[in-house]
Amino acid sequence: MKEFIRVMKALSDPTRIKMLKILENRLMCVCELQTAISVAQSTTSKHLKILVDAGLVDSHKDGLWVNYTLADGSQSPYAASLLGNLRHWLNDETDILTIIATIDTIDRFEILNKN
Amino acid sequence: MKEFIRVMKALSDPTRIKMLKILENRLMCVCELQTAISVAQSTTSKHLKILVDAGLVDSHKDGLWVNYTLADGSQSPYAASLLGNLRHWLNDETDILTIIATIDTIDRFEILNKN
DNA sequence: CCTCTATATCGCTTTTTTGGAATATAGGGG
DNA sequence: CCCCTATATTCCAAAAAAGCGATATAGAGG
Repeated sequence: MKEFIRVMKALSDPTRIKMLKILENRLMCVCELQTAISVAQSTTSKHLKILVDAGLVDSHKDGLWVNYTLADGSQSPYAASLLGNLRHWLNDETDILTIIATIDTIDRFEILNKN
Repeated sequence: MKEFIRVMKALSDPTRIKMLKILENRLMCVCELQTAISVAQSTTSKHLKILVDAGLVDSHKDGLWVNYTLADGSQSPYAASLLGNLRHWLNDETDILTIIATIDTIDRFEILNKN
């Protein structure tokens, strides 16, 4: 039950759903996701932790960066099933479309230069 | 997005999940559900409202009683899909099994006599 | 070793959610 | 009409979640 509730709670927040919809398109590091969804770095990091704990997202260190990807679903059947559904869901939402339209222009090295 | 979030939020609470798993077995009025899951009447009523608003549950008045059933899913594709999944999920949870084992003995007219 | 940078964690505040007692509402039966 | 009962709603208090700034950590590079 706890595992199920953890997945549902993770999916109950619009910011986290946006993150997942972005990661359907490509791998991102924290600073890229932060830019894409316009929230503070600490907030981005915390949301990602919730997604990882639910088995919805995987993280891989690459030097200083941490790359986040959609999970393969092996950690949780609930996560696996919902990730599958989510691919077909919310693709026409204005919110999501707007964000997805910008992700090709987001690059960690450019973000680096701006700070 | 709002509709999706509403469904996920509705599914993020153990008490509401128990209610849904009970309703997979049979129709119940508020006082029967209240007895089955052991919470206050106002709490039961409030949870049911959340489930109805998410399109997961339907209510039908019958005199003084209000009967609740699983929704047919026509109000929300998200609800429809999740209700389908839920039928296969959590059936081995001790929590749920214990409650399901008691529901045959719960009857609105008996509850009536006890109060 | 020292510094610089990307990310994680902490501390705090605001908002949301949950639960129950008390009250309001709606409908049945005398 | 009046009372009685099942459910809904309101009003609080307690707990959980979400946001951000500040700080800690880990690792790259001189």
